[in-house]
Formats: sequence, C-alpha cells, structure tokens
Amino acid sequence: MEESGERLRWGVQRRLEFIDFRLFWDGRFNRSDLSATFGISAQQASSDIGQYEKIAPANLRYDRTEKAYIRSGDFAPAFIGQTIERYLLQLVAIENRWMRPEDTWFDAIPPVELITLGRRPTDSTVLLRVLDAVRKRQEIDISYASLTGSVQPSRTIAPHALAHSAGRWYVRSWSKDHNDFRDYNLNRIATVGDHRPSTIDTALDFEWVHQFNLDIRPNPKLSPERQVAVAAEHGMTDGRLLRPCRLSLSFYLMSEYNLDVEPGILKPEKQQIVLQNRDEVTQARALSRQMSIEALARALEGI
Amino acid sequence: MEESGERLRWGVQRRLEFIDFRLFWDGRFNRSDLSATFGISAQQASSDIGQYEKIAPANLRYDRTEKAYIRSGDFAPAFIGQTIERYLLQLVAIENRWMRPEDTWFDAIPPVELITLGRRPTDSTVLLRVLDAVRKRQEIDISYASLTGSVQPSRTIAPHALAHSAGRWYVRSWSKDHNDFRDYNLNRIATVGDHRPSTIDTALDFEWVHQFNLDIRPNPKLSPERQVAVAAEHGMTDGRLLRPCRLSLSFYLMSEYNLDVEPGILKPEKQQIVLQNRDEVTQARALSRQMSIEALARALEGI
DNA sequence: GCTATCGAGTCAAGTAACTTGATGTGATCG
DNA sequence: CGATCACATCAAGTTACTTGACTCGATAGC
Repeated sequence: MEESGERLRWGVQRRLEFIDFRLFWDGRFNRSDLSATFGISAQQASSDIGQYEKIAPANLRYDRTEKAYIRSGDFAPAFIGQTIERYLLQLVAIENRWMRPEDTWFDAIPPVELITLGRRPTDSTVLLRVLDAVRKRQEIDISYASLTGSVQPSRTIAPHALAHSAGRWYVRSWSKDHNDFRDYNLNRIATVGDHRPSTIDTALDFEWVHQFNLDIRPNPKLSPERQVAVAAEHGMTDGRLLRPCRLSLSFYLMSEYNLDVEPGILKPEKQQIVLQNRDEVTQARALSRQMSIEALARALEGI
Repeated sequence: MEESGERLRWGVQRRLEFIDFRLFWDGRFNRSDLSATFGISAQQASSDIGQYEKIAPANLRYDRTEKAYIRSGDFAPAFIGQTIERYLLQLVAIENRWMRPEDTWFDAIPPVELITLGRRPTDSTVLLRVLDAVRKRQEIDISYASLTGSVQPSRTIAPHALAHSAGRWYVRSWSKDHNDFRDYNLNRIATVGDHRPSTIDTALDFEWVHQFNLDIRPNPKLSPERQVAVAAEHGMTDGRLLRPCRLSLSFYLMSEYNLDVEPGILKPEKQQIVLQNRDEVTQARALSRQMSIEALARALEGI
C-alpha cells in the first residue's frame, strides 16, 4: 500500500489524500468535488479515482443513485492519519476566519460555536521581527504597553522563545532595562524598532531552563466519584499527575486552572484540580529567578 | 498581480505560495527547499522561481554569498494572507503532534512552549458518528461517563451542534432520557452505538437559539490605569464590551474568565473582567431552559 | 411512457508540466 | 589552486493533464 507512495508526485499525493479525507469524514465524495477543489479536468479526476482504487480497492464503491463514491464498511484510511485534533483545529481556524474554507478540504462545515473573548489580532510584522530576533540572537527595541497602562516608548529586549497559554502568546526575553529575564505579552508589543546582536547567554535564564514537576491531584473536596472522574480525565496515575513544567511557565498553568487560589475559597467545581506542592513550586521559582539575576549581574561586571 | 492567478495550476499555485510563505516568515529560501518539499527537480524549481519573479519582481533578490533568495526591503506577499494566527496555529499543532512538520511549510521551527494540561485524545470514530448524526439529523445511542463517575451504559441523544471552549469540545444535543437539550463533553462519550432518524425540532432548543448580550467590563477593583489597559486589550468601547452569546454557552464563557465568581472573593488580578448583567443572564438562561422543556413536553403529548 | 439532464467512464489527440542529461558560472573552502 | 556547491540554461524525452467527442445509467419533468 505504501510501496508506490514514494513515487507519486506531490500533487497526485495531495489529491489521493483528499479522497481519503472526504471518505473518512464525510463518507462520500464526487468526481466534481475533486476537479473543483484542485482545478483539474473531469478526466484527470477519473484517473485519480482509478489510482486510488488500485491502492485501496476495499475503501469505496460508486453509488449510481447517490451519484457519489461512498465509503465502504471496512474503510481504512490509506493516506491521512486519523488525527481528530487536526480536523477540529481547522474547524476553529475557519470559524475564527484564520483560514478560508477553500484552504481546507471540508465539504459542508458542521455547525460550530466558539466560546471565547477574541482579542485584537497582533500585527504580523511584530511577530516577524520577534521571530527574527530569536533566530539570529538579536536584541530589539520595542514599545510596550505595560500592565499599568503606561506605554513605555522604548525598551530593549533579547527574546529567545515563545510560549502559549490560554489563548495568549508570550515572548520570553532578557530585559536590558532591568537586566533580568521576563515574559512579554505578544499582544502588548506595539512596534519593533532597531535590532543589534545580543551577547546575553540564554542559558542563564534559570527560571526558563529549569523544569519542575507539578504535583496535580483532584480537589479532595470533591466527592470520591468525582475525584475518580477528574483523575481519569487528566490521565492521572494513582490519583495524581506529575507534569514537568518550566518554572517561569508554572505561573500561567496555575492561573489557567485556578491552581493559584487558596483551597477553600472557590467552589470545588471551579477548582477541580489542586496543586499539591504549590509552595515548593513558588519557592523554586523565586530561587531560580534570584540566581538568574545574580548571574546576570556578575556577567555584567565581568565585562 | 492577480490576473494570471486564476490560470495557474493548483500545484504551481501552491509552490508560489510556498515561496511567499518562506520569504515572509523566514526572509529567505533555497531552490533546494522548493525541490525538497515538493519533490520536484532543480530545473522545475528554477522555473517556478522565475515565474514568481515575473509576478512579484520586487519581492526577492538572490544573494550569491548566502546562496539563497532573500526577501527584499519592500516585500509584499502576493499569494498568502498575512494571517499571523494561522502561523501560530500551525505552531501549536506541530508542538502538540497534531501535524507533522513536513505537512507545513516551516523551515526551522522556533522554540515554542505550550502550557496546558493535555487531555486524552478522543476516539476519531466517536466524532465521526456524532458529525454524521448532526448532518443527517439522527439520534444515536452513546455510552457516557457522567461527571459523577458512573458510566451510563446507554443514553440516546440527538446532537445538532458542536461548541468549543477553553480547549474542550461539547456536543449540544437533545436527550431522550430527560427530554431536554443539554451539553455533552465530547471526551466523555466513550462509544457510539445505533442510530435512528430523529424527529426533534432543534428550533425548540431556546437556550441555544437565543442570544444574549453579555455586558463585560474591567473589574472596578483594579487601578484606573489597569482598567484602561484591560479595556483596550479586549477591544472595549466606552469601558464596556457587549458580547452576544448563546445562552447555553454563557456558562462556559463565564467559567473560563471567572465571571461566575462573586466579586470580591478573588484577587482582582485573577478576575480582570466582570459581568455586569450576571443576574439577567442567568435568569434569561433559566427561563429559556424552562420554556424549552415545556415546548418539548407539549410536542411529546401532541404525538 | 418519452425525452432532457446530470454525473460518470472511456478513447483519442494535443499541450503543458516536469523529467533526465549536459554545460557553464560565480562564490567558498581546504 | 582545483574541488565543491548552488544556481542558470539549453535540449530532448516522458508524464500529467488538457480539450473534444461519444456512451451509459439513473432521475426528473412533461
């Protein structure tokens, strides 16, 4: 089945994947679907279908009444992975208008509702310059809208990684003004100015480099049955989940799941999981941060 | 620039998009990049590059020392949209192993960290059958792991839409056992059994059909400057955001942003926005739900 | 019933698109 | 300094794809 896969041309490969995709998710497709989405003639579409049938004869049959190729009972995808997440992701992208439906292989788009507060889209040039700086180890001048609302006209940062949490994007960077490492919200970077080569060793960002195991458990205030269900949902073993996490990012994970709220304040339904070693995590984080700051100060003196 | 766009074949179009993509995001690309990702000969790649140059001559120049085509200063994408979200989405998909890097056009993948508690992947056949039922208006038998942990062996539902919130997927469905409409967590549906045509009118799902404006404002307990910043981040006008939302989904939106917590319990930093008309929303929701249940009961008697 | 239509299959001939093969050029490297 | 590498270009051969013409079976309209 895979032996001839290597020798197919890229375009043909994509079209056979399309057939696979439609059969898998919609259970049917047309010759005209094929010719419309790829802009090929009906004859070529026929020949593609023939080629697919040679590779996976048991996957489909033509229904004259339906005027379509129908997925057979013992269908097994020959080209696409059965990755449900990719399908759902594209659905989200289409709903958000991040992709056009014609960029995907969907036929009819199922009724989907996205529940989130959309944020302003980031300027693509900002991300572009940030990625450039990461790749080429540069420091860049940015204008940043800080949390307190004051728009600092010019700060200098040396970014070295991106992080994504709860729909927000962060840029992990060294800050020239403070001589330490911190997170910048990508949305709050208004503009990117000049760039220069950076001399900062990102290995000194201990808060980023060091991983720590978060000890996550079901909230003991939940009923025993609920606790078992929560444990199963998060794939816990022996009623707990050890999730390695960069120390600097533990804050966001804790924030997303309300792990940073004292137990007992929220209703257990709003705090289904708790962080068993919260104090250790915050201590380790503070320690790493302190060590990082001292190492940076020494490096500065050494120059 | 677009006039000849229609007449290009699908494969060529994709390759020119690839050139555009690499120039935009990486600022450079190789002839060998082109021939490697699409499995074409070097000669063909050269001719494609020539074609791109004919369409957008000002976008690139060849650097003999770098041995690569470099994005020129006044580059303007001619084929791809500048949609930053699609780029970030693919990044997430790759990090999550939902896509393979070779399915995308990334060169080097920038250092990215995802901060979330991954959940078990859903069985693709479950989603498949659910989507089928939505499309064909069927009711299906499912085995569902309820919140209390008890695995109900067989329930019958008639799904009519999907909803996505905070990384979770929900199936909005009529429940035969309760004769009302409710949400089912896609992850908790273990298996899908038989299906039959459904006679339920989904227009009776008032909790879904009815939209309500959520009146969202910055938490007044924040400092005035912070309030302004929060308002700007969420694109508020006059310090408030009216977000239309299906009543049945308001619960998830409130849950995600801690809008369902009494003001004063959480620190303002953990509750940056508040829901001004929380009581109206919950009342409207309860009312819709009641009306829906009564309408369904009448429909049942009418048969 | 009869005919129009629609989507598919096929044969044939022509035209891109893409291939292998050969040759030349400027820049880098040991 | 020749060796190598990435690109350009010319030529000839092979596929992939095209348009054009014809057939077939199921469905819808009169």
